[in-house]
Amino acid sequence: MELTPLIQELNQGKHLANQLRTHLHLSSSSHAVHLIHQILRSYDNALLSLESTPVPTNAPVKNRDVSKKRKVMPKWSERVKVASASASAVEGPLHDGFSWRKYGQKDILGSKFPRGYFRCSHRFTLGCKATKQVQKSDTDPTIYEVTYKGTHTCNRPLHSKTQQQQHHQKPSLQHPMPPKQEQRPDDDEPSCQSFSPEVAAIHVKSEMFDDIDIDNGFCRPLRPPSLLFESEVQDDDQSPFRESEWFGLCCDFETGVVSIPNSVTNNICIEELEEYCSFDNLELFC
DNA sequence: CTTATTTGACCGGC
DNA sequence: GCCGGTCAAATAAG
Repeated sequence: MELTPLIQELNQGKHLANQLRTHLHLSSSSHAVHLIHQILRSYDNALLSLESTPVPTNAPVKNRDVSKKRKVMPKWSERVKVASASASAVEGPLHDGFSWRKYGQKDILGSKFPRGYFRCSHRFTLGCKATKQVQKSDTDPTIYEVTYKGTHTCNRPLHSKTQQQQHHQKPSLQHPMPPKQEQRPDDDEPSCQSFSPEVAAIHVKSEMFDDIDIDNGFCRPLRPPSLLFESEVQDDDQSPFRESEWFGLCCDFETGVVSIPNSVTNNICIEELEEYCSFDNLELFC
């Protein structure tokens, strides 16, 4: 499509801005860092707008879409590292704010660990078609690879009041948080939600956005934080970090890996992450 | 009793 | 025919 060079150009500009921010951060100019952040947000917003732009009807159609095959849902994956050894195969990586129900598990050829299949709990009540797959990494059992498919149309993230009533669910993949964190004394909408200290790193990788269903009323998938988003992220974690530390976060803008040192995870607010890692797109469109 | 999970069966794509 | 994904009955948990 014609927009691809434009998207690449924007990505390049964003990448350069990231580099500039790193330099500015080293000079401890908070105002400059803030300005860079605004620039990056503009890049993100522009990219989001482009990616949600409907393809013109006269655009060439991919061969595989000509048939009546079922629509391919937007899909992306995360790799979530769970530092705690207590995390077993049935426990999940990261509480992602939505309520999931497990509907299957399969042994995958060539993989040591089975893959769990989850769908949104509101599949039948609200017709939410979001699903996710969770599988332990073969190479590092502390890393869970989470693949999301489809968008949440239920508009009910777990931290809303309605979802918090589901605390009776037994701990499973959708409740990887330690019980102490689940039982917040404040049942109202939390203004500051802490990360689980078990989560040491989150790796978000886009896998496919070329079949976004524009017609279903949700032209944008529930996507990972845009700052962490790279369209062509290498799957290996061998590349060295290029670090930029904000509030203790180590953001590798090349690979999309955000490391959260355990010493600070208890003090990081979601809102701070939203502010500084463009998390705000996460639930805005679902 | 209600709801969630488990797990073998089934289905469709390749 | 193989394999990944989903279904649905059985089972477990609250």
